[in-house]
Amino acid sequence: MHAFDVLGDPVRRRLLELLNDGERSSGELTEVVRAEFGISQPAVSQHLRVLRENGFATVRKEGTRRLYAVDPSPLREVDTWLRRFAARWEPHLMALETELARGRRQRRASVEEERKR
Amino acid sequence: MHAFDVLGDPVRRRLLELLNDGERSSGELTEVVRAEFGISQPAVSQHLRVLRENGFATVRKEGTRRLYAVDPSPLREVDTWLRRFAARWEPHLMALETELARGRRQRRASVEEERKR
DNA sequence: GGCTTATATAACCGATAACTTATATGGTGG
DNA sequence: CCACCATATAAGTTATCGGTTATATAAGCC
Repeated sequence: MHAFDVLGDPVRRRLLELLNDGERSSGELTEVVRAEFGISQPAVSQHLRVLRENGFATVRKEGTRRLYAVDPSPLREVDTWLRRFAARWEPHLMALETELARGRRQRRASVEEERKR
Repeated sequence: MHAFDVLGDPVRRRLLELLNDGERSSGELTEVVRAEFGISQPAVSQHLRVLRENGFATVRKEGTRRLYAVDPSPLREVDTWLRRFAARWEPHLMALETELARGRRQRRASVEEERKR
């Protein structure tokens, strides 16, 4: 399943949003999502499985609970794909990059200056 | 249909990549995608329709051809959603912003300096 | 050990997405 | 006007996804 398919589902997007604030137990996540989407516990569990199996989330056992956390790797991939188009809504991005380069150059120069003394 | 659903399909993603290099006719797009995915002309046409109807592409008639182009708005939305997570794979982004601010400050200072002389 | 609680899995089902083939639309050139 | 392109739409089929209920697993507690 491709990353974009995983993100296609609103429940899964919501789960990721929740996890973005930090680790949550399956139970807590289920609670919230059940209230918002009116779906069953197994339904949520299955969505969590999809997130796990596609690398969007990691799990950690703590007693009887399972604590989920975001794994950003696939999101990064999606972002990488998207960036091809970024110039279309952020035409100043190129300017920003040259700006950054300039900053680095200047800093390097200062450090060099410091060393010489 | 949500933006992420639209991007869930590999053919549609490919079409957007092609359009990212500039306007293309339906025929040109069909040609490429047919070769790469082995699907029929109507299949491609239907994908183009999805892109149109969800605001990812605009069309312009030119004679008997239809020229497609990227409309970035929905891609921007997707990017906006993604950015919530960006700190997880670009922990330097915050640093980058302060960097930028510093750059601006310095440039302003230089201009000021110049003015004084 | 047996009961309870947290979570996952299994099995099934209905909706829908993404093809296919066949056909319509509509501009162009003889 | 007619035949021919380029493109879109229609209708039908199939696979898959996301839900349900029922059940398994496994830790914690008395």
